[in-house]
Amino acid sequence: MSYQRPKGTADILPGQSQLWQQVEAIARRVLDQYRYQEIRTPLFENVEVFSRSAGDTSDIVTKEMYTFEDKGGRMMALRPEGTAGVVRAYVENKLYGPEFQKPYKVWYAGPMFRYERPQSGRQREFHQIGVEAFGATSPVLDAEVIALAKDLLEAFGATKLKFAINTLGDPESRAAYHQALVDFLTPFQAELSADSQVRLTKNPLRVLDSKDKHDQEIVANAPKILDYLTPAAQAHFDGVRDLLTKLGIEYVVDADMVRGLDYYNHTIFEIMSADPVFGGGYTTILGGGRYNGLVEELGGPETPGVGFAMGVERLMLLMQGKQNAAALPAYIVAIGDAATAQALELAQAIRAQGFAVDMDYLGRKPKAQFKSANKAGARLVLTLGDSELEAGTVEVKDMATGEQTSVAQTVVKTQFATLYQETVED
RNA sequence: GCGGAUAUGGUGAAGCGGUUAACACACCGGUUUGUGGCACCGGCAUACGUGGGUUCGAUCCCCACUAUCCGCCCCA
Repeated sequence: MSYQRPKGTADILPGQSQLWQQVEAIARRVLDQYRYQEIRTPLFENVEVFSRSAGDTSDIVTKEMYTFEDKGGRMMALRPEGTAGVVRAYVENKLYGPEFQKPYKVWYAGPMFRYERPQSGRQREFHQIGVEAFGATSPVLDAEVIALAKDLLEAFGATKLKFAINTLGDPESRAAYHQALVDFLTPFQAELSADSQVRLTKNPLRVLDSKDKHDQEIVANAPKILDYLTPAAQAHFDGVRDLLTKLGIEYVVDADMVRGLDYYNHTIFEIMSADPVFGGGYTTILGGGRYNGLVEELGGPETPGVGFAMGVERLMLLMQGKQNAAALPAYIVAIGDAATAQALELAQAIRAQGFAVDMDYLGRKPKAQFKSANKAGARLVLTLGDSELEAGTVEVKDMATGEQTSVAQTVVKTQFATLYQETVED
């Protein structure tokens, strides 16, 4: 019997995993500059954590969550996104307490699960790197979060980026707009696509995001949220826009942009890339926004928040081909059983001095071993045969120059660093 | 959930009713004694996704299933 991985999952093999490590290293470096600290939360939570936060009518909750009942009869769900769990942890651990500096800034990275049809840059188990900042309402934080997103993506080498922002306003703005939108769309109800008809009653804002052509024509004349903002909401949005301009971040305001999670309000944003790897159009690689009511929704005190998440798989597509194999300091060629045994001893001694070294374990001929050394990118090849065993030496060959010298084994065992340095420098 | 395409060895890829199922790459070995390249020679046998048909005969035709890839929806 043979098995295959579940649909929409991937094995990250050596080579690929190198790239992942690079991504994580870069992310850590940039996040540290912004004083974000890592938080790790469970891969599964009580299903309510997600349904309460993302919204009962959101597609993610209604048709994409991996839910299951545990042996204790509790309904659980694999996390479809990162924010809900972080907010839950924030509340549960009372991170809103006075002893914690505000804003409380954290980041996370890890797998998320959504039951969807896999395609390019989309999987059922996928990875996100995200940030959340709690406890500050200032538009300065919105702008900083967007600047952080930009820094991150540029550090990853992402090209052809496009920043789109919008505002959903505060609850008051939203309620007024909600009503205006329903009033506008209701006469067109019969003309709307089936999906949009459902959205009209459950979540009218989502109609704006419809990809149906006729829907788009109707929506084009719909009232805009920007016309229904309260003075406070308007001021916040203007503040964010001013700051982005000051920071030299080019963006467009997309008044029809809506997010898939219901918890957002005020600023929302998306960053897309038109890199050729995405085959033509713009693909969203990062999305986020402000969620001022979410902490309360999950049982905490009134606390504002902002954050974003980026899709690591999509990022990976961008980074393909930018990897270079690390050179191997040394490879030991051993001729004969006795020499092979001695080679392991040498290898261990070299490793103990902090260097990577490889050797042959198949008893192959010297020629084949050299071939492997060459393929592995070995800088030095140490050859060990009967005569060297007897003399207590080893032949050291610089693979770059082809020069070979005889060196005492004790030198290799105790001063490999010096040996390596000298040979490589010549 | 809907639509399209594809499934041949480690990889890429021919064949399209009867073949020893090409070829290339990779890998392994050899070309006389312990040295990376090239060349030449040789070896690479759980390879036609699974299950049903049609046929004297199916890798090749039909059906179903499964999987993969791409698109839609949605999203990161």
